[in-house]
Amino acid sequence: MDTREALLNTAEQAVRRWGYNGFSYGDLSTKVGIRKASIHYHFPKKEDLALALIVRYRKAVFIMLEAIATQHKPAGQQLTEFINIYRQALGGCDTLCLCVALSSGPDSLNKDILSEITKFQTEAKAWLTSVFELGRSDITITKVTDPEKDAAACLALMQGAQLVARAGGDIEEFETAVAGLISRIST
Amino acid sequence: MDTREALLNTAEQAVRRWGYNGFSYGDLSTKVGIRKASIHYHFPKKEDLALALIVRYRKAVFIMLEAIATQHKPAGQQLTEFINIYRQALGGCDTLCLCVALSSGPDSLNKDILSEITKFQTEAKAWLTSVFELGRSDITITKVTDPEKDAAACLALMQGAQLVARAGGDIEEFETAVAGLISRIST
DNA sequence: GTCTATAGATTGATAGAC
DNA sequence: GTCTATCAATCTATAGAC
Repeated sequence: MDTREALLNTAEQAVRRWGYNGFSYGDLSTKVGIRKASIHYHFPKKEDLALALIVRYRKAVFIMLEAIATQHKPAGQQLTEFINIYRQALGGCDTLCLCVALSSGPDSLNKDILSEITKFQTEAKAWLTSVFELGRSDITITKVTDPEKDAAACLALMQGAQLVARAGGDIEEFETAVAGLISRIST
Repeated sequence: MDTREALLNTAEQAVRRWGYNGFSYGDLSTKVGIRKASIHYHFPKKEDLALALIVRYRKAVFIMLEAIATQHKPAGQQLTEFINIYRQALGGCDTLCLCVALSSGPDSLNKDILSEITKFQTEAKAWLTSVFELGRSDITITKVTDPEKDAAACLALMQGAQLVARAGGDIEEFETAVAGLISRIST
């Protein structure tokens, strides 16, 4: 397997469980089966690894969102699939969206990583805004007045619902929190 | 001043900025003006400090919520004040609700701290449920169908809005995310 | 209650051989 | 690309004097 890829995969799981400070080159070393020092060949500094992580994550998510958008399904269905992404990202309530996991202590992160997080959120809101606009015209999402605000609220709701469910260790808390949004989707 | 109190105050600010792993006894030592080892007299282990922190925080918040509730204002006004608590907790976009700050990497926290976070969220949702119930009858909050779900969504929204605003470094992102909720409050 | 001194572990990172 | 060896820094925590 590609070592670099394996490092990224292992690191991503760790960050999404324990945050940026919750994994070390020592951990990666054990789990990937490579010496600690060798990791520095692929990622000279830990921040390089974190940056590669968030860039890869952002691109992967937006490939999914692009795929959803280009199928030209009803807006309600697109929103459902968006919620599914966040639901699945929760795993067994032990992983967060990478973006949420890194958002917690941004002061300790460098400028590049922070701007990647911002970029992720900006793109997500733009995508959601289109969905809510469509939902208003194709009438598959109810109570849409300001798509931009709906988009911002939706993204915040997903992130918060993940946090709450994760802390409580119960995915039902995620479901309860998003139930109101889901009820606005008309089939 | 009371040393213990000073330690808690300083630690709380640090945790809300950088998370649980984002502060050390060394930091506290410098900022409070006491030697590192002396902190162990007040809080033998770091987890003892964290536990004291979240307990104190939870109690303080619920004294505020109790105060709001007992004034028997319209539900819409009570909800406004709830939102204000989270808005103010954001500070200049560099502090989170202690609960949000600690929720990010719960696997690294012990059982007691986790259960305090859960308790905080349970109490917050109970308080909010009452407010939405009242809002449905006194008609100061619109579109209330299931107060319990509204409460869960509201709490998640607050936490997520803090995260997004914090990452973006712009309090306007908080405002945009909560605008929809605020618009449901009828004056 | 606070101090000095120190232990013991872990961390991110580097140099240089292969 | 991966290894061994090592470094300097930082961290939580403890022992014992005052």
